[in-house]
Amino acid sequence: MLERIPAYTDAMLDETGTLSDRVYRHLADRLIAGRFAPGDKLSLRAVSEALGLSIMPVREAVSRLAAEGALEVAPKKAVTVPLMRAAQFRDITQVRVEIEGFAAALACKTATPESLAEIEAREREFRELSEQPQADLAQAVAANQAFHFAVYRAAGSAELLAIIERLWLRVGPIINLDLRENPERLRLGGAVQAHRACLLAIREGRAEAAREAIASDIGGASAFILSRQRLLD
Amino acid sequence: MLERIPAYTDAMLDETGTLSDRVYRHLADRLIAGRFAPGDKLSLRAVSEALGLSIMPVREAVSRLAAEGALEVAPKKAVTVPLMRAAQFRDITQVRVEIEGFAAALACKTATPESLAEIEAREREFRELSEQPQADLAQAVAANQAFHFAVYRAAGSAELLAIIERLWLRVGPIINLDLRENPERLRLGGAVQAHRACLLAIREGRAEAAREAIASDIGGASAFILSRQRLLD
DNA sequence: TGCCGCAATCTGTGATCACAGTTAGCTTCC
DNA sequence: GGAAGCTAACTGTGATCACAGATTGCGGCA
Repeated sequence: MLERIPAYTDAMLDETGTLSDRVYRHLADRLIAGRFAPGDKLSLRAVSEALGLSIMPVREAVSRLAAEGALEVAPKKAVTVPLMRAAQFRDITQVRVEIEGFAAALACKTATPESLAEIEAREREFRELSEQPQADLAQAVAANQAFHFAVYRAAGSAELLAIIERLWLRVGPIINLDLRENPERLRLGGAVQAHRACLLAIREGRAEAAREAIASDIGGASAFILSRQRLLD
Repeated sequence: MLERIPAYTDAMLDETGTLSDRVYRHLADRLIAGRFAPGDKLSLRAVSEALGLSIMPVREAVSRLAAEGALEVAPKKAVTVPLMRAAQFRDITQVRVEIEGFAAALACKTATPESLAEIEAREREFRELSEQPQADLAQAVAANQAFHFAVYRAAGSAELLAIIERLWLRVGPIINLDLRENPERLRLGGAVQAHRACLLAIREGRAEAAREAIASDIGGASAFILSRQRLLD
């Protein structure tokens, strides 16, 4: 089961696609899973050495991630995981509420028995992980991601999915850093409740309720982060 | 005045940023402005020669555009401007309606006198161009883009703007190809009316009306393209 | 005359090298 | 002992070369 959760796979191991593609997926997965903290530096040469490659594929991968705002690269300076100002975080949150809420609403109309079963399985996994007193944080983050993307995939829009993936690439490091510093947020159960509400809404085809459930999930986490986390400003 | 319209500037000429950045903007501008048709091939070496550079900056720029779906690059095959299936075009249209509609609604609440004046100026330019019997198509497309982005900029969300730019990168070639083949669409005035309705809505702060105006603009053009254009399938 | 096949050319991918600007640590001087 | 300045290591950027697979067009054969 664990193998299916992105945080526990390494894109470098599957031998499909070019080296650049694999490095891109490798870094993207680690960013979404929060394995990098905002402000972290990484060097093309260091990464390429760690991966046993020349710097070319790393260069291309980093350049793509930079184009999507997932990394920042200033000429002749080290590549960094972006720091985010509070205003920027509020902006991206508002956009996520709109877009991910729309995807959830769409999923109500397009969900198939298969995708619904997938959503239910992910909901259960996340709930069970959250209820454990000593939850593995990395695992919980991955399970949360798995639930959300099960919903978004059910919407059946490749365009929407790609946009949402890019958004998660940017907020991944922040959400994860916050959860690491405030693990009690998991036990408060806000996310579990929102997921449950979302699941029920999709099961019953109530689009507006699904949108609100996702909005409250995202909004709740963001409000918490804005209150606790020292973002820039 | 014309210098302000992106289609008539060349990102290669401004000397800010790295060569890769400039090539990226150069190609992105040309894609949005529809200077490439779907299915067009381009070669790294040809582009780099035309620009008087080595292929490295072109490579990075193309790689970023490919990551955003604006170009397609299969290993050892020529880079191509993506062909789009009708289903894919419908998908991207639905997403544009939602996201660009949201941006317009947001603009109603965040517009300043300055941004409103900018929107009004762009609306007038596009209207006057459309009313000419022999409208320059490329100019009209650029003016349409200028109006839309004046609205989206007024929404004050950098995140939203970046997402919308990526969407236009993908639909640019298709919309432009269609207009070239069916120039009469411009004279039918659907776009002019929708723009006017959007402008009035923003001026009066009617968010829902602004959203509907943008939705009808996008939806109208897409319906026309789907009926006339031979997309794949 | 038409079709098959080979070869020259063109494709992106990856590695390596050179370079200039940045950073950080050490030395030296006060 | 502390701070300033210099140097050495490290940064991404760009160019060039080598390679293998795809494409294309020409020539020969039927």
